[in-house]
Amino acid sequence: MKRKITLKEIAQELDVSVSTVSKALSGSKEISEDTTKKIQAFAKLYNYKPNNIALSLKNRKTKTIGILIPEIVHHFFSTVIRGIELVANRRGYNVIVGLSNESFTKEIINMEMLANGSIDGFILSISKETLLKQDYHHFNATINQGMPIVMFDRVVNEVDCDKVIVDDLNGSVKAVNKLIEKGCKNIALITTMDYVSVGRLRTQGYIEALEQNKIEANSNLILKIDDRLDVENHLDDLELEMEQFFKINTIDGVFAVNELYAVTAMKVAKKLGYKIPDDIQVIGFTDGVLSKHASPSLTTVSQHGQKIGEQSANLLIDRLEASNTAYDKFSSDDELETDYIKVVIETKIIERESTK
Amino acid sequence: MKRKITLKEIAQELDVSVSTVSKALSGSKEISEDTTKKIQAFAKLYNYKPNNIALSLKNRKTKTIGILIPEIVHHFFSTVIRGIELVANRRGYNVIVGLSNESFTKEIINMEMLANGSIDGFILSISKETLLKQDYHHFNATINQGMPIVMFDRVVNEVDCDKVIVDDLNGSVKAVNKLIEKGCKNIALITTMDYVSVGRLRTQGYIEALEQNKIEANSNLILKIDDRLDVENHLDDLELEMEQFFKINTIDGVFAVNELYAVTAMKVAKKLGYKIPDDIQVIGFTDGVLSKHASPSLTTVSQHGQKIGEQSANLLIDRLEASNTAYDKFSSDDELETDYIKVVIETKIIERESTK
DNA sequence: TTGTACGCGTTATCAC
DNA sequence: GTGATAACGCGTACAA
Repeated sequence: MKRKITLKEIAQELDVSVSTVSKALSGSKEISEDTTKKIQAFAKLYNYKPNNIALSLKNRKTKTIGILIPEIVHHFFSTVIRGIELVANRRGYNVIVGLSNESFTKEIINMEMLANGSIDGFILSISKETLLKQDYHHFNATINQGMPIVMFDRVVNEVDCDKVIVDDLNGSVKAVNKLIEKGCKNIALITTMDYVSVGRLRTQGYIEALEQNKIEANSNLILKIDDRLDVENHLDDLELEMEQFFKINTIDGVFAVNELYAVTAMKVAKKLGYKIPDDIQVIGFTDGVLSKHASPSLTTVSQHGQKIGEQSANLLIDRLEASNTAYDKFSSDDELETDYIKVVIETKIIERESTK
Repeated sequence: MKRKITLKEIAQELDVSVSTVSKALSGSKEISEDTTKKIQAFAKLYNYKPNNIALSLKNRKTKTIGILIPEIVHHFFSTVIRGIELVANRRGYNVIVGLSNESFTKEIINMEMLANGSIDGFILSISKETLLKQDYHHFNATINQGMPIVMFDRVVNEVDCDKVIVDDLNGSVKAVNKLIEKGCKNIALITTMDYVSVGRLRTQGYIEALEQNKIEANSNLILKIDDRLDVENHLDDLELEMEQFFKINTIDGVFAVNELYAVTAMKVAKKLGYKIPDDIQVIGFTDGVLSKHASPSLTTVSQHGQKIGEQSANLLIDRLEASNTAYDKFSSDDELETDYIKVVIETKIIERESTK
């Protein structure tokens, strides 16, 4: 096994100095054509590649982006990663992934692990527990250390950084309007507890849409589901809760804040004898695999996860590369009055079989 | 903004030498209690954390694992990542993710990017294009450089390394036996082209199960789907192909090598007026989200992606840490006659509504 | 045209 | 008990 070869070894072998080798390989014309050729040939033969770690140490940048998300087995998040990876790779960056598993502590541990030199900046979405605690000191601490952060989807005003979000409010308004347009009179909302910001915004959108159409919101038609515990293990509870909900209310339209709730609602409704979309029409937020293959397939508000990822990565890398050059110009700290950008990704309604 | 503080800065500030600081922080009792306390207090105050990159350079190990998979927006793969991340984190490793997007070239580029010092070892699953080309030189080259690889799921005999696979063959046999047991006489197989090894093995399992039961395999009942192109865009084609298939054959059982094929088959069958599971029973390989929420929900052969990830990570880290110590004992290359391990993860049939 | 010296941040070794 | 030095691998300003 031939271990990776280093500049020094090439230098010894060819009886020149390390810097000569370095220069020759970078094509510097300080070096004579002869030696350059000789060195390049040798390097190619032994498949020389500069050591990334040494470069990182020298340049004080790793060309690596840290992603920190609550969960990876989740269509939306994996789509975002795909988007990040796509542009990161195109722009010469690697991607390192940490999972908070919705835990405050794991989020902090992961951030500290990565912030100690392993990465140049973060792209992250806040864990539920952190949102509940409303403790954001670790984000601010990281930013204060000079490490840029881009937040997506689950963002928070208390942290000053670039953000990429979907127009949750607007998307919900559009969805509910669509249901009204299609003739629904009694539209139910199935949502999460308010501490998840996107849940709150989508709920707000529901209410605004009703107001716009002079329909009085009926609190009985709003089902708030507590998903603080692992949803997977509570599927039956979920169905039971929805079954109750459908039984005691008159409903001809459902807007659910995520795919799972929407699909489960359809399942329960069908079980109770309703026809979809004839008796009840359903729209869900999030466009995942379930929606596409459910029967009937589900009309959704598409979130464009990949686009979110791409935007986030571009934002982060732009800032990383801007700060390089800016740093040379002013070495003062004055240029800290940075204006942070908030990008809003438009949602789109994808009509399928669950609406008329 | 207070940038990260270094040993040197602490040393200057406290008017001691760098090495004193280093020792004090690592609790060496070479240093007097007084200075130790003083230094530790100062370090804590300024939140000193050693720079990972510098440590990596010095120790010649990064404590980082590279994952290279064909696709991340895929329930199975993201489950595997979750498993890897879980044990990696527990054992003090980070995880860096590369996506080949099923492309041979991107696989190579990604490997080269990561192999230059960024990681200590790979966990990967081979891209379809690579399997087609049967060109595995980049894997062997990496291994020869002394970087260990663990392959999972899509593995290949031509590369000598640790492997973690599911018992595709056995799992398929079990699935088809289950269908036979439940009374199916004409069992169809919906599979991929043979170049994907798991497709081939699952096909083989189908045939073996039939043989075990003295049923003659009928090649008309085998539908091989060419998914070389992006499946997403060919959903309609897929359905059309299956519709044809169902029309010209008598079928009362279906075994599909993946979730999508299984769910699509159910959809087509229902459309053609068949009742599931009364007229046709269906089992799919892979336990993903679709199966659980399809209606009727799908009986599957569960792959335990997370367990695969955990096993892979343990295998890799074991080898990484073994080679450390071994390297001190024999610095000779003789210990290269390593025996590689092949772990087989047992599958389990999860019965749901698509079988009687 | 080529080589020397230095620094990135750390730790281990050896000298004082 | 403390400090100086070397080394990990690289690039570059400067000296020869």
